[in-house]
Amino acid sequence: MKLKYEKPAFLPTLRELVRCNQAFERFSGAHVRMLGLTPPQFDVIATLGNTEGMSCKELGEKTLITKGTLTGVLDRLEQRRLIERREDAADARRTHIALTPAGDALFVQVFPAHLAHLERAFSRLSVAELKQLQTGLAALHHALDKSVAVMNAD
Amino acid sequence: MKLKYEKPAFLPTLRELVRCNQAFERFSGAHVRMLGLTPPQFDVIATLGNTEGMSCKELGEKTLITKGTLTGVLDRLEQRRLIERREDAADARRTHIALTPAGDALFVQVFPAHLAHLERAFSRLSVAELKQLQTGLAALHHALDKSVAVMNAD
DNA sequence: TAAATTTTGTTCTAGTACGGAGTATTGTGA
DNA sequence: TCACAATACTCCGTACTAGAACAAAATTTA
Repeated sequence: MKLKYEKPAFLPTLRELVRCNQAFERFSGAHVRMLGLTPPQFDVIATLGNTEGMSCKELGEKTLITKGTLTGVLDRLEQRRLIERREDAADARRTHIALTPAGDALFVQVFPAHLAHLERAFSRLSVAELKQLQTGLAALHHALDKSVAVMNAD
Repeated sequence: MKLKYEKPAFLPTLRELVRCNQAFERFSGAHVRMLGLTPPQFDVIATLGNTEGMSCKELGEKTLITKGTLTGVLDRLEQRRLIERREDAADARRTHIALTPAGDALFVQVFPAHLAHLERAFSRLSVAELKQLQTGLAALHHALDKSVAVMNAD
């Protein structure tokens, strides 16, 4: 006979979280690729849009792309002349990243189009559903962050 | 003057979804790596555990790993002698994937440990919260799937 | 049954992803 | 002011990812 443990109650929720994310990546990613960008590239363009530019560190924090990855993403965008790396006058450790005119033109074209695309899916939910989901996700993400903190303080 | 559009109402929800997933990957991934596996490798071991094995196709569907990726993940697990590839007697197109005794030993050790780890985070939410979140996520993921279907039927 | 099509798995390409080592620069405490 | 710690990046190695092209085998269809 095999030892049985209780099936934890959180598994269905976890499963939905993973599936939801997969579905979102598919839906959002497919559209972004049609626009000629990869998802991380789009994130960078979208974050730099309507700003004077920023450091790699700040850009990484906003897009949730880690430093090692960011270098490569920026390399490819720079090659396509959509962004520009400048040295920071005030702090020579920093690199200042900004959209080129071509990058800005792409941003203006692509960003509203992508929002409209996402709206097509999210408008299937009511405002109340969205709000409720947002609350639940926030609770979970705080629970996870707290647990990570506990784990690191071992 | 710049053209302003309404900030769509779904953006905060979307943001939470992304952050939640990030937090989960960090929390779950860190533990899995401590156990000596990458997250996809863990998924494969966990899926094969307590089974007679299965085809690549079935394994891919259960773990949500696409076939192209799966080949590489299986290569590395095979190198470590945790899984075994056998040709299927009935259908020569298929490869039958199963845990080796070493793989099974690892499964028995690692799977309950990881569930216990996850429980530490999820137990911060009430059963009611979990249930509500599950419902919201299911609604969103169906909305996304439906939109993907519409998109593909253009 | 022979040809057309579908299914299954591998290979290839381009692009992430992450942590750690290495480098340059800046800030700080004695 | 000088040693030393902190900061901002880049580069490297390993692994994962989707998607497209492929070969082999099985199934469908004419």
